[in-house]
Parts: sequence; C-alpha cells; structure tokens
Amino acid sequence: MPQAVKRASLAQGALPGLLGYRLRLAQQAVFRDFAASVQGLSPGRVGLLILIDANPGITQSRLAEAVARDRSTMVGLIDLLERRGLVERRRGDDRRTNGLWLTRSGRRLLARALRRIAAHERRIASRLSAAERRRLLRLLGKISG
Amino acid sequence: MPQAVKRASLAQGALPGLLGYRLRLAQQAVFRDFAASVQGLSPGRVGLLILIDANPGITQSRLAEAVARDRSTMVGLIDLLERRGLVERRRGDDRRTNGLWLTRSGRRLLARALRRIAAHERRIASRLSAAERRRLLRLLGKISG
DNA sequence: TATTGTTATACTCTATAACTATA
DNA sequence: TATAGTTATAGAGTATAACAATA
Repeated sequence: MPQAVKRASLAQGALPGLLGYRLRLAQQAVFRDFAASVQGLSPGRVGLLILIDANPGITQSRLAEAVARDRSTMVGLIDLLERRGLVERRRGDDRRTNGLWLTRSGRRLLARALRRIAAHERRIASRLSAAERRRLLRLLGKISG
Repeated sequence: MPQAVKRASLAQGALPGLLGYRLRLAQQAVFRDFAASVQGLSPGRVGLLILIDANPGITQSRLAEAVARDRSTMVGLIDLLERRGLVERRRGDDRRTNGLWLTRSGRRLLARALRRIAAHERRIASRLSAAERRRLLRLLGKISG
C-alpha cells in the first residue's frame, strides 16, 4: 500500500468538490495506520470477528451476506481465521451449514483489537470535537441509507 | 461487484460506532451506481482524466504520485486511456518523460462524464440539505488532513 | 549516479461456475 | 429441486525488481 500522498502543487480540477472523492480520501486517511496495525488483521477481517462475536453460531452464508461478499469468498476468509486459531467451524443441526464461533484465543485477540481500535478512533477523532464526530456519523448515515 | 447489502436482523457489535466502517459504507453507497456508469470508466480513471485536464502536460510519474500509485501501475492505466483515444503521450523536453494530454475526444468524453457526475452528486446529496452537504465536506476535510 | 518509463512477475481481493452433501 | 459449503479458475488492481534510455 502506498503511503506518501503528496497532493501538493497540483491542480485538482473538479475532484475536491465531489463527495465520492472526498469520502475515498477520508477513508484512506483513516485506514492508513490502521491497516496492518491491528493484530496483523485487516479492518475487514477484524470486522468479521466483531460480527461473529455479536452473532455466535452465524453461518458462513449469512455472514457473507452481511458483508456483501460471495459465499465462495467467505470460505477463504474463514479458512484464514481458523488457521490462526481465532474462529471455529461447528457443523450445524442442518448439516449443510457451518456455525461460526470465536475461540477463546479469538475472543482475547478481539478484545485487544477493540482497545487498539478505540485508541485509533481517538487519534482520528482528535481533529474533531465530540459534537463534530456525532454530526459526521449522522451525515454518513444519511448517505448510506 | 455485490449489490444487495441486506444488513437486516444481524447484530452489528462495535461496527456502527467506528468512523472507518461508516466511511466505507458511505463510500460504497456513493460508488454503487456510479461505478461502471460513467462512460464505461471507473471513478479512478475519470479522476485521471480530470487531473490531466487540469494539468496538461503532466508526466506519468507526477500523476502517479498525485494519486498515490506506483509509476509502473500508471503505465497500464495510461495505456488503457490511450487505447481508447482519450489521452495522448508526448515525449517531453526531458526526453525521459512523457507529457500527458487529453485528446479532443478525451475532452468531449470528460465533459459528458462531468455532467453525469453532477447529476449523480445531486442524487446522492438529495438526502442532504445544501448546508449539510457543505458541513459533510468540511468534516471529511478535517479527517483527511 | 539518479530518474523515467517500461516489462515481467507476483500478490490480494473478489467473483462465477460447477461439484458434493445435504435438505 | 434448492441450498451450504467447497473447489478451480479468472479478472481487477496493485506492487516490487530489474532494465534501457536519458539526464
């Protein structure tokens, strides 16, 4: 991933006025130091841990739906988390399904990750007042529907 | 690209409170119907056209720097735009460099694309008042530094 | 020596299609 | 017939390393 982001001394044309462009910049800025930093897991993978923790026993297909990925994509993602000993597949009552559960180690790692994420959020949000942060989340919510 | 985004009836854990997560959702929402829709060019490629238009004669390396990509990556991007007759490489005074210019056809396509983008922005921003839109851009700017 | 554009190569993330075992 | 998980495969998008031309 590139890091420098020198946008100096370059005419920007219509770009700075576009919501999509500014959202992308903001997202890149937020993810920059987060990316590889949280226990060696990408934001997306930590997101999976959060969802499994909040929905113990969720099936792979439901989880894939929740994050808008194909179920074939979810196979590899869960493979990785399972290889690292963070997630466990258990065959469901409907024996076509795998229920997903955090292992003890997965819960420990998630707890640590959440503390780091909180610190990261404070760093990011340090440029915003508490009111501004609330307002930003509210405005983003309006866009995302 | 997946589209459905059913996030119904699923516990979300810590996710909804995280700026990075909400930024990603908003960006996905904005890019969803934009993506393949603007003259068959992705947002990133239209962005290149905008930057070349605003900086005629810019070199590949400077452009790569501006969008935080490796210069080897820029080769393929410009190859595509040149193949479509939108961009022209001209050898620079420093004969190691290629200056980049929009062709007449590139300028025409960009003009059309900008009108479509403006319509798209209006659709997106229709959920926001003009004041809210300004506030959102300002808050995003604070984050992106 | 350093920089620009280029090529060869590889890695990550994702999807589609087809298979299997179950329902 | 339909669904869940899986596999094989392919396509974006990106980077790194090495090279030739030029400075």
